[in-house]
Amino acid sequence: MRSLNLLKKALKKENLRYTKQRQFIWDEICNTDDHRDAEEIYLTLRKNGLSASRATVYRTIDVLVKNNLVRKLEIGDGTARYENKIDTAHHDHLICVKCGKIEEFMDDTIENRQDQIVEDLGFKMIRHIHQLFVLCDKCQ
Amino acid sequence: MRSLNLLKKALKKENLRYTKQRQFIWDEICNTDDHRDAEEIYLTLRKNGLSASRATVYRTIDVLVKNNLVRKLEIGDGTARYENKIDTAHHDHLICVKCGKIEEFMDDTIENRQDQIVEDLGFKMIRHIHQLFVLCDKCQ
DNA sequence: TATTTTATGAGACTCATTATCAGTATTATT
DNA sequence: AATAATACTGATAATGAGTCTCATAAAATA
Repeated sequence: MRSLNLLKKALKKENLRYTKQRQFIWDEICNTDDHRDAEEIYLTLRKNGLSASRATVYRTIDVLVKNNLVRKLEIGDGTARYENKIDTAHHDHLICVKCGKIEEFMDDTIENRQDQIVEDLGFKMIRHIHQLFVLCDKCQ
Repeated sequence: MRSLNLLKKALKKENLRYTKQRQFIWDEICNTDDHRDAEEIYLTLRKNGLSASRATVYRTIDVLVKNNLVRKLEIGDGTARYENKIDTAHHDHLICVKCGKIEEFMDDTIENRQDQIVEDLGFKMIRHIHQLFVLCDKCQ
């Protein structure tokens, strides 16, 4: 199973132990393509009888984010969302300011221009955030 | 003085009173082109003997942001920064992940593509965030 | 000036996230 | 396998940016 190997590899790389809590959390994040916050992930685990403490959820997510298995998404409402990055190409986000729905977009022209801007300044790109806050079709 | 009129106009529009605290805060934000957080603005006022409480700083900034006099910038470190929007054209930000320096960029091609993406989906753009996290020239 | 309305400031409060630390599980060593 | 060493977990305390409350102060209105 792909995701299991990825988790074990990341833990090994970080000199961390493989535990069932960490597996539960990773599985739960892989289970959907949603953009959920730590509390939602914590409550879902709990509901399914696979509990891990809130602290462990946060700690594990940190490791997953650091190792590129999970993407952290901050849309400015004070709560971070997380989505798994397995088999998903890079993308940015459209967020409906009314219903909160989050969609994804990706545009090569934008990506290229971004890279060019950074290069022209003699900087080195580390990562980027690009969020379009919109009224979606259903909310207009 | 341009900024004074703008403040009074915004307050009038919002049915709010013109007070010296609000003037102090607005002046302080106009004084620099920095990207400062509320605490820095509060402490600077205090140091200059023009005190306004933290609560008033936050409340006033909200009004200024709502009325397009100030731009709120969230770079994901849990603290919002503010910059005045007077006489400054729209721009997005480059943030050095090492030294924290914030620079500005603007690219018409990117702006146009963004608009197109939103339009193609039948959405309506409200605002956007575009941040390039980099290692700046001095930090490499 | 008297009255009504709104703003201010001090500090309590919120809430997501992080830190602490005793107890437990895992891994390494004998 | 037993033991020692180390890392992990969970409960809860702490943190910190931002918001709320409410008594007092300032501004608008009569």
